[in-house]
Amino acid sequence: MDIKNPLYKNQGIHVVLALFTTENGKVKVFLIKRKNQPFKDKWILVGGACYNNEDVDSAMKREMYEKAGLKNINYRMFNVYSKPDRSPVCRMIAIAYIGVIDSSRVKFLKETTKTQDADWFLIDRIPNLGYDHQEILEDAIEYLKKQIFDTTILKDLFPKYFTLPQLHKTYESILNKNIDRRNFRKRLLQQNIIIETGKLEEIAGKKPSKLYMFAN
Amino acid sequence: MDIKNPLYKNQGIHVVLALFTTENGKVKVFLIKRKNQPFKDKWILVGGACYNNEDVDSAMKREMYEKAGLKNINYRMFNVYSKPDRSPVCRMIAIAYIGVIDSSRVKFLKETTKTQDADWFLIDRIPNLGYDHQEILEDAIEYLKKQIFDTTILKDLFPKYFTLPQLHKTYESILNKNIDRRNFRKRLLQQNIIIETGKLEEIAGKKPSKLYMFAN
DNA sequence: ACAAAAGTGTTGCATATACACCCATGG
DNA sequence: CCATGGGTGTATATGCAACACTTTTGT
Repeated sequence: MDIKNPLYKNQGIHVVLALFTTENGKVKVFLIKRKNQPFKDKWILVGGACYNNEDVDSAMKREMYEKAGLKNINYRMFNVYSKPDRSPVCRMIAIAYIGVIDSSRVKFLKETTKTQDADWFLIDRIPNLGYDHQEILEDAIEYLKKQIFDTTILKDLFPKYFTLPQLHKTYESILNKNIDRRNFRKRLLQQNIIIETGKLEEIAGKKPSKLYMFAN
Repeated sequence: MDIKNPLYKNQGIHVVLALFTTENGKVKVFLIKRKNQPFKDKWILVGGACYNNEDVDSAMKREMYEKAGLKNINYRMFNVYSKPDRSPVCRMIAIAYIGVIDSSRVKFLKETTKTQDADWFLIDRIPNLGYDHQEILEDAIEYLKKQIFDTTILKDLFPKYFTLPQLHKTYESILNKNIDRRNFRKRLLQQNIIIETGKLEEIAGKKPSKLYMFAN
């Protein structure tokens, strides 16, 4: 059935993903560069329309594949953006997601039908973003900081087995502050975020680290 | 500009509110009875379309006034529902809110252009609801239980000054379990949910209670 | 003086923080 | 044998849970 009431006709439901990784101990976010209007030649977070036959989670998955060639990304919704003028085209709300992956283990597309470029950006060197994506990105960073001690949100940032020093550096760079190594280990173990595997690192120039895995 | 792509044409953005109160120590939720199809004669949570010139918060406010005559309600978003078939009319997502008020201090409309009845229902005596509102309501109750010890979500359930025994009974009825009075007081004070006012209850058939107020 | 309801304080346990020393490996 | 980096344990402070007696007021 067609919606005719001009009060709520031509509304769009968009999904948008703040996808993070770390490289050399620095947090980066994945951005794409638009090919078309609006915001032609602007960098933005990956996103797009939710189709009528999809729920928003599925739309996010599809968009990620179409606009960046990335599959099997895990993410979680964290907010909704709905200012009437946030898109110049038509009324459009955004369901915002957050995800974290290991950039070295995925290959993304530099160009698609709708994008002319794509890349990882240091979060303190972000270009001017289109739409309200600046605000969404800031909120996502906030959210990420809150989640790392309560959830396994960083699960896909590491291989199945990883060492505690690796994880420790990552936490310090996300939170941008020093954390005591000993308390860090105890805290993550006790809250069942990570699990000891009994294995040891093989290659090492020093004492081999224990290998851990994420719970869940 | 008109959206023409059939993949994402005719999408609706709805807002929906799980509004709670307590009466005689029992938790109730506010429901309205629909006058028209779809779900004619069914009870549902208050909600409706978000217009093009509104953000979702404003839409929620307006809908609450139009469908129930209620103004100045505070609420917070807690989830999004987007299964493609959740509305039989067209593709429609719901931004879900939660709110808590004192039913004795507001007057609602029993009938409006779109509703034929409205009332407070005990949460363990809920009729079959239209749409997916059963699920939304269950999630809202979950959310409420999680929030009461961390936020002032119950602020509008009480007058400006209230006694601790009043609050205590309310918590017990929301959580559906007994809570130690002494620990309860200490916990809420320490977490800055409530503040001592120095005042005492005036009318009392026994030892007068201290009066507290919510923080924020 | 007693019944009814409100107030308060102490102890133990669990969780978080602060902090310093030992161990394994490679050169 | 030493430099590097990884592992561990203890002591203190803070937050939560369990628990019983005292105070005020009206009758």
